[in-house]
Amino acid sequence: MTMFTNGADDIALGGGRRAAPGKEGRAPTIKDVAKKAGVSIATVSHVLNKKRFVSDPLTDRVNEAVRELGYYPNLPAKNLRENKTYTVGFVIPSLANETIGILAESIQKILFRRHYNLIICNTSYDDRIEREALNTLLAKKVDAIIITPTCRDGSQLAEIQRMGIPIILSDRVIPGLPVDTVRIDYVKGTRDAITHLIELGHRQIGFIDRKFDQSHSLEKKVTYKQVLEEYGLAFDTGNVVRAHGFDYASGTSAAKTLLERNPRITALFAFFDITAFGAMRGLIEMGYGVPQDISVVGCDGMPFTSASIPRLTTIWVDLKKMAAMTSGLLMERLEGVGDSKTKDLVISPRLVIRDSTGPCPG
Amino acid sequence: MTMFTNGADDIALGGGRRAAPGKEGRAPTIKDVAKKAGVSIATVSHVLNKKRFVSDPLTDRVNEAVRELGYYPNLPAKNLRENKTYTVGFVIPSLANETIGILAESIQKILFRRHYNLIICNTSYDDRIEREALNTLLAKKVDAIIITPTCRDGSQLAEIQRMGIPIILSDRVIPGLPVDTVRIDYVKGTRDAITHLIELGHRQIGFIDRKFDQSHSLEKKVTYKQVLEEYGLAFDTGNVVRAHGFDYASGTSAAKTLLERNPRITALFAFFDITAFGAMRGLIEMGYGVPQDISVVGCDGMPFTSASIPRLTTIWVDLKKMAAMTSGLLMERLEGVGDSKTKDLVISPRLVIRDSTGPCPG
DNA sequence: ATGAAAGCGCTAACAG
DNA sequence: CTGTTAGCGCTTTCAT
Repeated sequence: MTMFTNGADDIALGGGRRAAPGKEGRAPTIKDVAKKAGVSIATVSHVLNKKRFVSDPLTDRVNEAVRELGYYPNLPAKNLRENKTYTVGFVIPSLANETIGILAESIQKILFRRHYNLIICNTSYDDRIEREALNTLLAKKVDAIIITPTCRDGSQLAEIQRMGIPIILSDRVIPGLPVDTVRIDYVKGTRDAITHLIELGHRQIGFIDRKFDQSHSLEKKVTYKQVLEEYGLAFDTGNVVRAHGFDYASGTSAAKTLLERNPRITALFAFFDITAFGAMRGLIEMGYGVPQDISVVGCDGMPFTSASIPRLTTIWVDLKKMAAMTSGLLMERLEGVGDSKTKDLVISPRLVIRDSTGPCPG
Repeated sequence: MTMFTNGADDIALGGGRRAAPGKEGRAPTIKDVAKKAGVSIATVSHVLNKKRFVSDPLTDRVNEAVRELGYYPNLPAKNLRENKTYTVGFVIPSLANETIGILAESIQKILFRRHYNLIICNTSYDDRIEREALNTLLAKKVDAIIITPTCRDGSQLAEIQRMGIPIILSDRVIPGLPVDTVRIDYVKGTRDAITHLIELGHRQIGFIDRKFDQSHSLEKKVTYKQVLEEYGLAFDTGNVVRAHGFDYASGTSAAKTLLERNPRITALFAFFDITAFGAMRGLIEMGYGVPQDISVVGCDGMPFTSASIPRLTTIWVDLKKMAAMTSGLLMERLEGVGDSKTKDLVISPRLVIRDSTGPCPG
């Protein structure tokens, strides 16, 4: 464990001091320090990294020179030499939502303490951009990658993995791809939610599906159907509609479509909190009351679900915990501790019942 | 303009191919390519970067070798040599909110097209962490920094600027610090909002202030007071309260405090949409109707303001435009075009009147 | 206990 | 037109 890795806490700029007086502008290098202290660059390196013993007098002279010059190491150079960048790539569809923001922030904060930085890439749900982002990260020599992939074919990810770069799939599973995963148990979540609605007396339950299938949305849809059937209720494809996006408006129009198609619907399940909020708005605009006429359940547990009017019943996920698990697994891979078997970490979400669900009317 | 800078579009991994057969695991280097193609490394470099003419036969052999080895350049090495990292630091208090998420995403996407990457650091509104983050970014040799600072004293930022690293202040101003800024005209925004409330007949207008002062919140408070006085209304410090945080709950308790203190209040202005949402919830819980009894105005224009119930009247900011301006200014600084005078770019927000504000009752 | 020197992978003079 | 070579700033043998 070197001290002077990418250590945020180890670096201190000479407050207010200017760079080496000799060469204006240029940041001081280890060479400048060596010259000023009258020692070799090897010695400077060793006092900074504490990798071998250096006598007190020399140590003092080096530290003095470092202070006077306001020297701090050039990490890219160091990293080139050590073949490690202390940088990890974080690839996601979009940062424009509280949930992913919280996850990203939490992971960043944990990794920062371990001297790692995060390069974030948004793919906008676009395979091509995702591919480019991964190529760039590879070329930047990131030490690892965390990804919520959009692609359904895992060949590029497998390739990266084969190159020896740790990859963690976040909130997504790619069938047949043996790669570390941190995911949410949506089967449990959806089961709890649909059961909750059925026990409230609802029989016609609408399902707002994702624009296009992916592991997690498929899990939700299959479970929805299964729970329905377990209760002897018919699965009606007319009660399922795909939102055409990931924003509020898509939820609004999806809800309207669903209720125009089948006005007997008394409850709605949305794959995403944002979609659920949009759906509530659609219902209100149609003159329905939530939850008096129609109940709504979302998924994710965005902070706003506890402040909205009405507060949203949702499948809540502990994002801080998810971030901790992801970072923990990542550190294991990065430091090479722990066994090397592919890990599949799953988080159990919790149905939080609030004001948007109520008994079936009539 | 080199082609093979950090060019996402220029890099292609040899789909499915493994690394150099000779040295298992190790990624192929320019040397491997040179050997395989039977040319010098300079030639390889030149066909990749198109910096000098290379004959067709050699070009073909190089490209062939690149394909066969699945070679792509080691950017850190390249960057060390060129003294440029194609990386910019993005320092913010928190990523856990739709607004900043949208801004971050938009900036990232624009910069990515120009082959730059973003390292994001969250400071949690903590001066010390912010300082550490900046030191790390400096050591990582980022080409520039975009920051929404928490610190009120600009000495470290001034120091960085003096080192020749472009800095852009986002949504904040530090008095006396001559540094590029992209900010929002909160004076206009607040003026529009308070005027709107007064013209609706409101006379007792509560103001939910930020936990601690900063350029933008000060602007809002001062303008609030000023508009009040312009209309001959008394500024009452009892109608101002500081939220104790940046989440929904802080808004809720702030609203309750305000109304317990002065039940004659019929309108509320919150410095932040999130706070406004929290406040609405507080009012509902106290039995008030929004906007029948009390009107609420927020600030930021989070997407959710157009989907919430009731939809929130807010001071809306065009974040995409803000991202474009920020990235544009950044690119100017990075490429050294445009004049070098310190720029102060300001965005004019727009009051969007929706359902959370209405005429003063009674 | 310390220094000299060889690279990490790449670009850019400098030579032909 | 192409190759040789000297670094970028740093760590780490290998000597002494």
